[in-house]
Amino acid sequence: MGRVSDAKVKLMDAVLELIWTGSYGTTTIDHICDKAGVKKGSFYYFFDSKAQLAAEALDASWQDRRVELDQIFSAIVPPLERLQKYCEFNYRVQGEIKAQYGRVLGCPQVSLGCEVCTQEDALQKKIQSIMDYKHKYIESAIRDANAAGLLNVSDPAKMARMAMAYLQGLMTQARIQNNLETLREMAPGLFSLLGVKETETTTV
Amino acid sequence: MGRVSDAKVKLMDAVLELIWTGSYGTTTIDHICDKAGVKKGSFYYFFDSKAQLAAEALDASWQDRRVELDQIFSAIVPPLERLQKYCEFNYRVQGEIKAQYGRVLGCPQVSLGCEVCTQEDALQKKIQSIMDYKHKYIESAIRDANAAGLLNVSDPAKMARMAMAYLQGLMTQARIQNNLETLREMAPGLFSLLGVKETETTTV
DNA sequence: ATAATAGTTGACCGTCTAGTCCACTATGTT
DNA sequence: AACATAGTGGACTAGACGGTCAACTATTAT
Repeated sequence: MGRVSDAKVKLMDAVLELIWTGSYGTTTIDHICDKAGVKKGSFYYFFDSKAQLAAEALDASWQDRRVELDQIFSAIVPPLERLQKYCEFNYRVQGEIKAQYGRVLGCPQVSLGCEVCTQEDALQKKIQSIMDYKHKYIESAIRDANAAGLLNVSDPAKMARMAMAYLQGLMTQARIQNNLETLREMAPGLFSLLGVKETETTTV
Repeated sequence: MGRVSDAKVKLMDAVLELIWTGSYGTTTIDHICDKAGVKKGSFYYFFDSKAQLAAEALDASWQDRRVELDQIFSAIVPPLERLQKYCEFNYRVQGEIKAQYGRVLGCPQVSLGCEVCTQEDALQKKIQSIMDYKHKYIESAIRDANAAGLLNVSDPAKMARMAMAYLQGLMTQARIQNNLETLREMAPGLFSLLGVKETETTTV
């Protein structure tokens, strides 16, 4: 009973967009409310703070993304092809983002995590947990590639961390330089890091 | 004539520390002035805005760092050793930072660049120019390693960009996770990316 | 010594911000 | 129809914020 509302989802959409296109620090509750078309009274009805809203919004957005990543990293896809497809996916997403906002915006977890990690502990933990999930996809692909004799990586978990560092670094470079072309080097660099000799997989 | 002052350098020191340990967005002019022990009137006597102060501070700090990097990347040092030493240098600096602030703080250019790139154009350009200089050190080392037959990299400029993405990605991971150990994988990952077969250079 | 000047100080202003409060409204349930 | 209740609106506060200003002070060249 009582009335129903879509204010919660509108607030979550708004905060993600504002943080991603700008930054966490410059995104105020007033801005979020304006963008969402929701009054501040309603904001505080649903959330305690900007940090809590951001954490919930990040989580919801991650639940959506998981579906796509489960497809890309499907166990029935050859392991190196998963990584190749993942790079293509990132390139495609950033391309759409650039078409929409006129800018490459990179990885929201990295940008936000880097900004708030010394200040917002709960938010930071949420980001860390999402990154841990991403790590699992990559580690599993590396393990499977090892088993298939496509790779010879001694410590897949460590290598997955190195691979993520590279991928995230490229995404951040692309954001800072606002240059989509940077991401073209994603797959080649990743395979070079993994120690794959020659890559004849399809390019983006 | 007139009196002399160290307020300018105190402000520049303060803003760098506040941005690095926190973020650009949450660093206010009042905070900067408090930390520097300088009144706001003096702030506006020397600078027009937080962005201008940050840009000048970044530049000054870069001029200091150049001296160290010129040593590390000296042309008389074997090229792969330069890269090895550069990784060790980064590890050492972050270790000192962690001892001082209780946190790994990563690369200031990346954190700040990532945060302000959509909002502060002048600052963003300054950051970009510093990153371009860093790129030159690495590209030159790769070129020299090629010439010495230690590497066989077809496009040193592109490879330098990939290497920087990896290094910056690791530094950002280390900041977000507040984990110094992450940086242990810096040199091995870098050499793997470059395609060096076996690394028997000294470890950190 | 003193005048010119580089730098300092604190009071001040308007605006933005996080957060509160409560009367009000729409909706599902009975 | 009407009641309980989920959600809304908007006015309000206190403090933080960026920015200004004019009076003041220390230094140094002459």
